[in-house]
Amino acid sequence: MPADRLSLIFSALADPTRRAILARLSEGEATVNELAEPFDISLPAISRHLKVLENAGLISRSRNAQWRSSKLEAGPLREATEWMEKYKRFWDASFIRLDAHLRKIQNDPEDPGAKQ
Amino acid sequence: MPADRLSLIFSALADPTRRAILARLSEGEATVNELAEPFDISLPAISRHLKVLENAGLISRSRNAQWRSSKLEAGPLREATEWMEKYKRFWDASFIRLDAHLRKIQNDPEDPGAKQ
DNA sequence: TGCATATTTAACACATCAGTTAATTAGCTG
DNA sequence: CAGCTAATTAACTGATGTGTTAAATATGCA
Repeated sequence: MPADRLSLIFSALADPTRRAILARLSEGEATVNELAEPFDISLPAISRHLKVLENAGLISRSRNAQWRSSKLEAGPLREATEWMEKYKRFWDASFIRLDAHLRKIQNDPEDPGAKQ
Repeated sequence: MPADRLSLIFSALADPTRRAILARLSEGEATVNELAEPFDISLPAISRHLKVLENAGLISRSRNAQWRSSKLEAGPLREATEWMEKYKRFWDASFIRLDAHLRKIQNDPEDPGAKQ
């Protein structure tokens, strides 16, 4: 049971339809029907995707007459990015080269540059 | 069915146990038993979490005698971060202020600052 | 070979997810 | 109010996810 925020965020992002909805919302607010238009799935399905996004805090919703407008809220994306950035040093090539260099100059036996 | 890379990555990250495993691996390679130690779940469960992480490309594995060592591979995290960064302008407050300012000085009718 | 250790696979249970269609709620308008 | 449009909820289905225990596999060693 993913009660924690990050799990909610990541699992909301794990669905391609939901990511497409977010992409659409990055161009501006939209109603449920507008959001549903590009997809080949039913309106209730879209409605539930929106609920998932809302529960994750990725969108907020407002009512205007019978239309419910969705708006992108990027705070959770920032949260998720911050979590990932703890790992940035593992994909930063310059870090890796620096690391290899430091190991080399101190003759570290685990020097990954010493691969056979 | 999340066949696309990003879906695999995000759903791998959606589980707190798997995120904890990645955190552990950021301190160095580890065997299945070592990875399982902090958790209150069975070894087969851990084994399957590792398979999910491996399928997402988040770890690689090597065999050394009867031990299978897991190693963090951060490439997918970079991919995911890059996807999220398309939304960076939505969470960057200074961008929002700049955007409002630009709209205002050019009397854009859609000026969000003109909300009632 | 035969046992011990490390890990995976099999078989199962149960919960959640993503979709459907049908019915319902909400708000506008003639 | 009746009817229209927008959207959600209900009830159901099938697939997937996460856990279990028991059995199988892989490797090293006496």
